[in-house]
Amino acid sequence: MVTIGDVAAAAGVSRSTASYALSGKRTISPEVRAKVAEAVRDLNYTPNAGARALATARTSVIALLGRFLADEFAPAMLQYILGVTNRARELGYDTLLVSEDDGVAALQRISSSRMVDGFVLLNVAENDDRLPVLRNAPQPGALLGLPGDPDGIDVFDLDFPAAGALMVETMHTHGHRELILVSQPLHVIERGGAYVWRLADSARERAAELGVTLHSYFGAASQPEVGRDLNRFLDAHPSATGLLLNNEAAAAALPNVLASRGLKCPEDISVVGRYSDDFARMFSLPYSAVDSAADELGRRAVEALVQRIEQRHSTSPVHIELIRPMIQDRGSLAAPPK
Amino acid sequence: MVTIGDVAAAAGVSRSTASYALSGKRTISPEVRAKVAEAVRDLNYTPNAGARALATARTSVIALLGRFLADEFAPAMLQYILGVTNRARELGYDTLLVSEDDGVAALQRISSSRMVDGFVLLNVAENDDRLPVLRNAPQPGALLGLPGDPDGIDVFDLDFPAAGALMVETMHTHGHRELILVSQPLHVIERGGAYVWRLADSARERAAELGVTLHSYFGAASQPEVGRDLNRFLDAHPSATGLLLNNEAAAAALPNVLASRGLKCPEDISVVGRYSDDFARMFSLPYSAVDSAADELGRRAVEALVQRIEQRHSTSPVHIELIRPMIQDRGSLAAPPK
DNA sequence: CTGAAAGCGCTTACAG
DNA sequence: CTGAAAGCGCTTACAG
Repeated sequence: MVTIGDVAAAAGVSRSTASYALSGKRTISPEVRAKVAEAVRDLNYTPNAGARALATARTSVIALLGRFLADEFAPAMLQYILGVTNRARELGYDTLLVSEDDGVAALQRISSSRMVDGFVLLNVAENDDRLPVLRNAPQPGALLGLPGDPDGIDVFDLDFPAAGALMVETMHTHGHRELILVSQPLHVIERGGAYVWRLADSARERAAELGVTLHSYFGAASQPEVGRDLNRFLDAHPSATGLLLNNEAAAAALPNVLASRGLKCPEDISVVGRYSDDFARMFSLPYSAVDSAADELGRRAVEALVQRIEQRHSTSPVHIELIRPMIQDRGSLAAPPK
Repeated sequence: MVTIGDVAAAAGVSRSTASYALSGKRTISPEVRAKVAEAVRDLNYTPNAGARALATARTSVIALLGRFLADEFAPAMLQYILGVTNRARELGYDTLLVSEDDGVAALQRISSSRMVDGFVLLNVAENDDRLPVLRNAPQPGALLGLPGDPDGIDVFDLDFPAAGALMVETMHTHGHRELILVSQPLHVIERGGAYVWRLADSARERAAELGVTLHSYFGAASQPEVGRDLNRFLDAHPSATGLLLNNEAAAAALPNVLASRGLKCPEDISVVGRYSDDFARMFSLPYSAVDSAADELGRRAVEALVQRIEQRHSTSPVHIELIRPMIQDRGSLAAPPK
């Protein structure tokens, strides 16, 4: 293994000079700098990460803590993951992906062993038990998902209440007066998925204001259950003309359900979903939807985190960024049938 | 920050004794061991990862190098990722997820900085330029995907030739004599996705042996292109009664295509795919398919890697494990229509 | 059964 | 503009 001592020897300078020549933290004569650079190239030197971490108390690694529950719809997570890892690398950081069930234990272990400089928490729950641990950790954090009490931590999320209102308004504008909302399963809420009820409550409220009837349901997170659920909801409300989906599995299952009922979209029924653009493209979902902006949220969380990491005693105020929802039009919205 | 020095002081022993008491690498009197354990608990001590890595030349971290290309079907990757991260953690390792475009540079950087103890390479290409770098690295590696020359590295993959043969045989057994195979896009092969032609070649060969007509095509990796492709293939071969899909996007798009053509599966056409079980469940794919065993392959790769990491001068022979394909029955196979 | 000391490979005050 | 030395927090031969 080639060390900075080898570089120094090859360049004919001291180790400290070699180190400074590399970091640029003090002025070095051009000749010395050139010699060191040459030695680095010749010997193919790369600093030892562990040694550097020990000396500087910085690792250039961030941790991404996910919650990948067996009964949830994990694939939507990939967009967040790639947004985080890609942006982190652009800013000079690597990403430790932590999928451990026990997020509290993982956070504690990784924080106190000083393996990383900061944390991004995915899939943050309303009452997330990782937050108290994060607040006490010496490293900063950023949240993907708005908890009940975000106090002191940067948060990035879609504005779910605004999304719910927007979905209802859009349907109303097209002339729909009776809608069905299919949310994610109840157990997602029970586990702290607050965005589910935030969207649903806001949709209900806006519907009331606009004089629109809204039937609100929870659907399963996978087939074949969710297909049965959709059929059940459609059976129960034959006069409903619009479907709002805050449930990726329902969106994936809907084409089959509509086909089996002989319904065409948007001629017979209008549909608007809430999922990421990439997700829609990859899974061939033909429905207009509020883009969940997973990639962008992931990138922004990393940017905020890195800023806090790099200005240590940062007194900069905490950010709560809720992205304004926008409907990506895929032609699934039209006037209701006569 | 609490160090082993603090623990030693609290327990009234030397730092080395505290260290040995923790590692168990030499016999310690019960009293001392109890005192150290108590101090660790009281002070909430966790070893500093950087310091430990420097002293032991081991990090307890593995790197997972993916290739997440914009025009490929990334979601299928998540199963591999979770298989790797979960199994790694069970074995005491954390996982650095590397999504960098330039895999060679990433491998070089991470290897020479000694950030990890080993590498798992995802999405390995026929002629993967990361392999020469990996062979020269001081850390061991394991591959998910069989390259043209796997020499010296453990490999884990589905047996794609066997999968192709099995798909054809199964159709033949049900009485089908004219089939359409839809593979992944040509650019996936050009980029080194050898499994695509391995499956296709083997399917063609087996079809010839059995006297079955096989029309072999490439389909796009996303909508709406892949939907158009499917329609084109079906138009071109109206007498074909079976569809083989080695293309996740095609599988996701097919339900709509069949519905729009008024075709029922399996009454009018039989379908068999190749994708992971979870994938099928989550995306509501109703087709029988060869399970790509992503989770299991990920887990096995980690096991092999950890074994090599932990028995340093391991002379154990290199493994090439090709998982035997199995068809998960979802009722999409039947006799052809009269 | 335990301790004092060296060493892992860096960075960075301290001195000149 | 440069060097010698201390120190980051561990582990592990070496000694007793």
